[in-house]
This record gives sequence, structure tokens and C-alpha cells, in this order.
Amino acid sequence: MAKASDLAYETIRAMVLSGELSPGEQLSEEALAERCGVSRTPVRDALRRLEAELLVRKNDSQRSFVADWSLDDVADAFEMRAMMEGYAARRAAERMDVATLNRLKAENSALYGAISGPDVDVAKFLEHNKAFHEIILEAAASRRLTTLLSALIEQPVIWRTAQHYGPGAFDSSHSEHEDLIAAFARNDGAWAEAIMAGHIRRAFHAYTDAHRGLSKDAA
Amino acid sequence: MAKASDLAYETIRAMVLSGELSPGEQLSEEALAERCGVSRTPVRDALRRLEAELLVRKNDSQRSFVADWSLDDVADAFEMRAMMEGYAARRAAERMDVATLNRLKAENSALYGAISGPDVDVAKFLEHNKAFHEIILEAAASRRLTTLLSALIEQPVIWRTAQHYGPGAFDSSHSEHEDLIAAFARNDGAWAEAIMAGHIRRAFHAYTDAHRGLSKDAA
DNA sequence: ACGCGTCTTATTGTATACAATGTGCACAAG
DNA sequence: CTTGTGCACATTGTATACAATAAGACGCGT
Repeated sequence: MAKASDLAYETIRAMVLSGELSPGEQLSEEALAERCGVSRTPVRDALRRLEAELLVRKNDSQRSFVADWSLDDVADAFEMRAMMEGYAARRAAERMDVATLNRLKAENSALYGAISGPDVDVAKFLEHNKAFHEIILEAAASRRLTTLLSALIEQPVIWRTAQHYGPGAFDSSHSEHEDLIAAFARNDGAWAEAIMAGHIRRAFHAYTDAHRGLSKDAA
Repeated sequence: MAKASDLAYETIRAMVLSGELSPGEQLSEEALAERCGVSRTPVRDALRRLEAELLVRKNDSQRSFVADWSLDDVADAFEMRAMMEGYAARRAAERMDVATLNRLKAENSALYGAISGPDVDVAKFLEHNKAFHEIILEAAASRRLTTLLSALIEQPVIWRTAQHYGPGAFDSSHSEHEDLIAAFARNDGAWAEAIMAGHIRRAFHAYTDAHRGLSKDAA
């Protein structure tokens, strides 16, 4: 999309994710515009996008605030994702072809490369993990599903989960991906759906384990 | 929300739904602004909202077009809705209380009143049907689910389906709602989910039956 | 001291002008 | 006749000024 609008979006998003803007804090369009070095117009666009992603919420009189996520909200988001990605996996299994299967195998091999060395390369893991899931979503061949899920997948709480993974969790991810590939190879939609739902739920519990006892962490 | 922005949204939406704007037709912000009697700014807001609702799509270079729905797209939308409303019904069953149950009973009684006379009052049926489903969504108590589903429910193809119902279909709706109430009363999430999924799928087949042989109907 | 109404001010909504960008067409060269 | 290039135009992106509205502060009366 356009330059300034994207800049505003990325900037504000980064500020929310980093905690530079605290949950519950009010967002003034003018203040944000100044910090981004653009006018209010692209900021308004950006806020609309962020609102759709649930990173920002608006009160009754249209004022914007940084969304605050309770544990219930996080659980809710993961449950939604488990359901929808499970559904996507089922559809993908029913429509799987050899070329797509090979792409999935390649991504999961690359993912393994990122976690099999002496140190885990978390950024690389995330990259290939994201690619893996996106290929499945693409194979599900549902525009609506893609639209709705992408809003969920971008949730900060979700993708930051891997930061809290122990070494075993990375291996689990890799092996669950292998199981998914096996299900896809057999066009077994029900199997794929079950694995995927479990896959997401395990990520959720990794999150709760990491946050046990912590009331709130800003960064 | 604001006056002009809402006006633009409602106006454009009505034009798309009525077929005054044909599927695939390009939408110029300036032309729409003139027809709505407002400036381009609120029109841009309205287009973003309509894009989120999938009534409008944008091409690579951000030009807007009226979305055109193939049969596959419609089937896709119904499948998504079946899955998500099924999930909502399950959650609602697990959280159901007496007050909500009574509201559901009242809505379904009113719905019965609209269809039990000599002529079916379709508008009244739709109103109570919508209210019934909204109560369930509310009882599901998931902000994300509400956000995502509301985009789907507003789809024109979906709510227009009832226009094609035969007399038996209205009765089926009413009795399926009764089944849902029974499942809710017993907090039987799995049952509620199964009924709801079937309920939506039946609506889909009512749609395909009505359109059998018709390539496209504009209004 | 407390509640209530008004006034000030912060914030968002809208209009308009201008800049940037992409699209299609015309025309020339091969 | 086809293809490539460039120009004119249609359309969207951005900035800014102004209008409308809601939130908060202040003072008044009780």
C-alpha cells in the first residue's frame, strides 16, 4: 500500500508490541501523527487496521486506546485460532497436491535447521513456522478463511509465544509439523484437523506456563 | 459513529445489495462521494468497512470494485458460518443461564408468530431469526468470535436466503431453534454445535435449490 | 462539602486542495 | 500487424484547515 499509511501502521504497531504504548493508554491521532512524521489522515487508516486486528479498541465516542488483553482474552484468541486453523488444515488435506506437499516439507526442513544447532535461532524458526502455516492456509483455498485468520495470526501475544519456548517445545513443533505432512499426504482431513488443534493448544499452554505468576509484563 | 461516514456506508451498501452497482463494477471514490452528497473522506472510511465485510474488494493498485460472488464463494461463506456459529453454539451451551434461555424462548415464539399465520411475514421472521442468533453469539462471550462472525452474518447472499424459503423451511427453522433451546437447557455443547451446523447447512441448500439453473440474479 | 450546569479545551469528523501513482491509449518503429 | 514507448488522464494517497462533539474543569448554588 501507500508509503505514509504503511509507515504509520508499522510504527504504531511496533510501539504497541514493544510496550512503548501501555495497554489502556489513550491514543491521540495528532500525537501519533507527529511521532510518525505524517499527517493524521494515514494515522486514521492505520488505526482502523489496528482496530480490526484488535490491537486497538475504540470507546463509545470513537476515541482510541491500546487494547488490554486479559488472560481470558488470550485464551479466547488461542481457542479461535485452534478452531480455525484446524478447519484450514482439514480443507488443505482434502485439497493437497504434491507440489504443495513438497513446499511444506522444505519449510519444515528449514525450520529444523533453525532449531537443531547448538543455539536455537528463534527468528528463523518463527519465519519458517509462519511460512508453513501460510502454505496450509493457502492450500485451504478459502478467501474468507484467509481474511479472518490473518487477523488472528498477527496477534502479538500469539507470535511472541515462541519467545518463551523451552528447547523441547521447538522439537514438538517440528514433529507435529511432520505429523501434519503425513496427514496431508494421505488426504486425511480429520487427522490433520486434530493435529493442528492440538498444535495450537500446546502453544497456548506454553504461553500460560511462561506467564504463571506474572500479573502483567509490559515488554 | 459520525453522520456522513455512516450515511456513505449505508448508501453504498444499499446500492451494492440492491444491485444498483453490479458485481465487478469499479467504484470511484469521487463518484460515490457525489452520489452520497459527502466528500471523499467519509467515503474512504465506508469503503474500508465494506472491504472488511467482503462486499467490496480492492485490486493490486488499491482500486475498489464491487465483489462478485461465485457459487464457490457462497458455499465457502456458508461453510465458514456453519463452523463458527457451531462453535458459538457450543460455547453458549456451556455458559447458558436461565435468563438468556428465556430470551431465546421468547424470540423463537415471536418467530413462530411471524410464520404461523395464513401468510408468512418474512421481514418479521428475519428480525427474530437475527435476534435469536445474536443472543447465542452474545452468550458465547467471545469478543473475537463476535467480531469475526458479524462480518459473515451481514453477507447479503446469506440473509437474502430466506426470500427463497418454501413454507416448510420456515417451520424447519423454528423447530431447529427449539432443538437448540433444548440443548442449551441441558448445557450440551456438542449437541448444540451439531444442530447449529446442520441448521446453517440447510439454509445453504435452500439457497442452492432456489438458484438451480439461474446463472445470476441481479436483484 | 456536594451536586449540577456551563464553559473551556482536547479530540475526532469532514471538506478541500494538491501530490503521487497507475492505466489506457495513441503513435511510431520494427 | 505487432510491439514498445511515452504522454494524458483517471484515481487514489496525503496534508491541512475548519467544524462538530465529547470530556474535563471550574464555579455556582444549595
